[in-house]
Amino acid sequence: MTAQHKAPRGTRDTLPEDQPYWEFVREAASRTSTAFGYESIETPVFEEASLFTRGVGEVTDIVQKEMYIFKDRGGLDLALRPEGTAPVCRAYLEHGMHNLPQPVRLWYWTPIFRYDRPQAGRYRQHHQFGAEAIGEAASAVDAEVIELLWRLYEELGLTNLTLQLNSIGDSKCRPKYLEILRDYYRDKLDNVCLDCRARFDRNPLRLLDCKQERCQPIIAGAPPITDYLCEDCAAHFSELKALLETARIPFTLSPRLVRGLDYYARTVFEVTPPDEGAQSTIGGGGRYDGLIELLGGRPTPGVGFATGIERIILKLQRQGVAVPQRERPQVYVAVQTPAARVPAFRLASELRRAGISAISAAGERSLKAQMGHADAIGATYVAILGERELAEKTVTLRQLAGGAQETVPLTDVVSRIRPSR
RNA sequence: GUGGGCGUAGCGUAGCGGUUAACGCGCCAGGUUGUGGCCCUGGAGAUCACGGGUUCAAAUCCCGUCGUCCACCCCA
Repeated sequence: MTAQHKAPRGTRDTLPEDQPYWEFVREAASRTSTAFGYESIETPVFEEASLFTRGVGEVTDIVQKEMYIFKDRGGLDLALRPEGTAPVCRAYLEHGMHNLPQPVRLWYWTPIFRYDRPQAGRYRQHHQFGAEAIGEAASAVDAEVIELLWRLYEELGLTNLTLQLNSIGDSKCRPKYLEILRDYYRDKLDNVCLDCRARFDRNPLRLLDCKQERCQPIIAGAPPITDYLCEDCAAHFSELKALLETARIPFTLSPRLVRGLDYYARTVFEVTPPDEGAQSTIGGGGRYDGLIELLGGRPTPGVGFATGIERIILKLQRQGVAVPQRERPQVYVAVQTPAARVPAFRLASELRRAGISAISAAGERSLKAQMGHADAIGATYVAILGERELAEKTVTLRQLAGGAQETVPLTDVVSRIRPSR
């Protein structure tokens, strides 16, 4: 019996045995967000494709080669969400959230789609938890979202993470820096990789991000952007660093950290685990002060992050973090005689009503097989209904773990399993 | 999108040119009279990823496709 269908490339099923990890992370994300005053938002899985081409940037990899785009039956150009920030900003505009107290603090947990080549920790459908604070430019909000992300990792028990921090300036100072960077590179293009030659024209900031061996010495000698920030950006950056120190969040300055999305301004950051591994970044974000305006709104600042759930779970598993066990039924109701079937079904039903999870035997299994089954599914108790019990209106309650068992009146079953409350 | 490794029952593996493809785990059943976990026995379950080729003969060799893993790219 070979399966005829498989989950599409780069997608996967989250099975019951995986769920404890998902629930653990989801619960921590929700709790941490709430602690920081963030409220949950959900946006559609697909959006107008132009939201991303415009918002994320035409020349980004996400837009150029990774978007799942399609026309619906009415001819609309749509895209499966390739990132979380642009949709939230769209919702902010669409619902007039500038009329709410600013900044508006939002968090989301959502599938993300990118047509990438899959690898461990890299999927075509993956999930991100993210938070956005829209409507306030102060560095305190940058510090706040970074602290939120960092607290989440702490809550989860992830260790040895590195927070990399940089400022890439704004529309005032970055163009000037890019000219300086180009000037620096101009006579070195012969010694640089092919990709970097393309970056020189298209997206010079990315030159700093190249991992090619041959480009490293050139990057090392490049002027760091942080030396060329305008006064406002420099002040914003140093305030942020001071606030992070106040919050005792350790960070590493990475003057070469740039990010793949066009909308970033000033603050950018990334969180990486100690592992080797290529796609090791587990979270990242930054400030996107121009984005709302780009999407047709009034100039509105914003800052946020996103973190990959699959990658978090991978780290949790690698670091051996214990998560709550998955829940098993408390009671398995077994029958010794066919006459007990209906009473067994009724007992299970009553237990559930009383808030005790229960399964009743189905099919024609022997009592012995039912016991084995109850054990295999991890039930805490087996409630046995046989001829004697039917006659006496009792049930034999057996605790699987120790094997202790007693016969109790049907009316006492609930209180026996859950003594008080 | 580029390069490389891998692809045998649900899972983990053995077999690497020659009769009905093996083992462990798991699943189902039995080991008499109402009871699990250990043990014993039996059973179900595999077009050996898919397609083509070489050969008297292919899971075993070759090619292609798909998937997966690793690196690049990019990112979460």
